[in-house]
Amino acid sequence: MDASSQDVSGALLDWYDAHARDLPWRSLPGSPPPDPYRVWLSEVMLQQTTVAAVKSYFAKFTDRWPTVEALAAADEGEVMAAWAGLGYYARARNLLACARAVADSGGKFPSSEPGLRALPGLGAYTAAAVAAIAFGQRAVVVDANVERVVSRLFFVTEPLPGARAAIRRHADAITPSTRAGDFAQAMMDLGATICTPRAPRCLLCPLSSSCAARASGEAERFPVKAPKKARPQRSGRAFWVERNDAVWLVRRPGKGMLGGMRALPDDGWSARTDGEGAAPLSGPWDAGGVVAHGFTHFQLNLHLAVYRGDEWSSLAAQEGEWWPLKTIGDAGLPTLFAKAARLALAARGKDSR
DNA sequence: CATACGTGGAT
DNA sequence: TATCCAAGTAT
Repeated sequence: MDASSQDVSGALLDWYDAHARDLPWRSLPGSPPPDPYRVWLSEVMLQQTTVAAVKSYFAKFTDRWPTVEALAAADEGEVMAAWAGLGYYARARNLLACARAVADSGGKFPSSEPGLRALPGLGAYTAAAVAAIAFGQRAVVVDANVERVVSRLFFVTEPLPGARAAIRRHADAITPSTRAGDFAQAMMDLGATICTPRAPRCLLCPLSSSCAARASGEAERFPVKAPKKARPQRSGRAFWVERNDAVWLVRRPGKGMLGGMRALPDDGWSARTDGEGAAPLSGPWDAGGVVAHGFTHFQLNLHLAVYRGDEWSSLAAQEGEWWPLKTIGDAGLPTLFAKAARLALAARGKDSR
C-alpha cells in the first residue's frame, strides 16, 4: 500500500472511531465482531433499503428468531408475513433458504468470501460485507455509498454502471488489511452522513484533503450516472370479496412481483402488461376507488373492485382463505394491498355509519 | 450487459 | 408534485 492509501484508510478509521453510528447490529469500533447471524440478517435487510426502515424489522426478526437455527425452522408463510412492507420479497425467500442451508451445514456461516457468495441471496456486496464485518477478513466492499465516495475521491468521470470495474479497483487500493469490518462500515457511514448524494458536507469530511472532486469544487456531480428510463404507467384491478367480516385472500406465485406474499386476488397486472385476467367471482363488481402505487420500474393505478353479493360458492374450488377483517394487519399484506385494504375498510366504515 | 424486483423518506 | 435514492441480487 502506498502512503496516500494509508492516509485515506487511517484518516477514515480515526473518523469512524469518533463518529460511528450506533446501530443495533453493530459492535463498537475496534471491538470483536458481532454475531454473524445478526450481521448477515442486517445486511440482507439493508439491501436497497434505508437504515430507518430496517430497524424495526431487525428487532422483530431477532426477537422472534434469535439464531439461524431458529429461523431455519420457521414456517415460510410466517417469514414472508414478517417481511411484509419491507419490499424486495425475493430477499425473504432467499433469507429462509440461506438459513436452512447454514443450519444444515452445522449452523455456522462460512467465513470465507467465496463460501458466503455461494449462499442464496448473497451477492458480491453482501458476501464481502459479511466476510469483513463478521469475520474480520479483508474484502473489497462496494455498495452505493462506496461508489459515491470513491468516484469523488478519484474523480471517476465514466458513468455508472460502466465505471464499476474502475471504482472497484480504486476501492481495493484504499482497503486496509486490518480492521476490515470497521473500514467497510466507515465508508458506508461516511457516504450516509457526510459524502451524501446532494449537498455533501465536505467541510466535515476526514478525506477532503485527498478528494479530487472536492478540489475541483464539483463533488456533487459524482458519481456520474447513465440517464434513467421513464417509468411506464400501468393499471390493474384487485378484488375485494367480503363475507361475515372476513375478506378473501390468496397467496401469490413464488416468483415475480410480490412473489410468495399473501394478497388480494387481482387481474394479473405486471410490470409488462395491464391486467386482463379473470375475477374470482362472476360479479357484479362495484367500483371501490383507486390506489396509486409506485414500483421501481413502473407506476400502478390499482382499481379496487368490490363484490357486495352473497354467491360465494365458486370460491370453494379456489386456493385462498377467509381472513378476519379485525386482524387484517396481521395478514402480511405487502404495502400495495395493505393500501387497498385500507381503502376498502374506509369505504365500509362510511357505509355503516 | 440490461431488466425485474418495493418501499418510504428527502428534496 | 415529481424525482431521486437506499448497505443489491438473480437471471
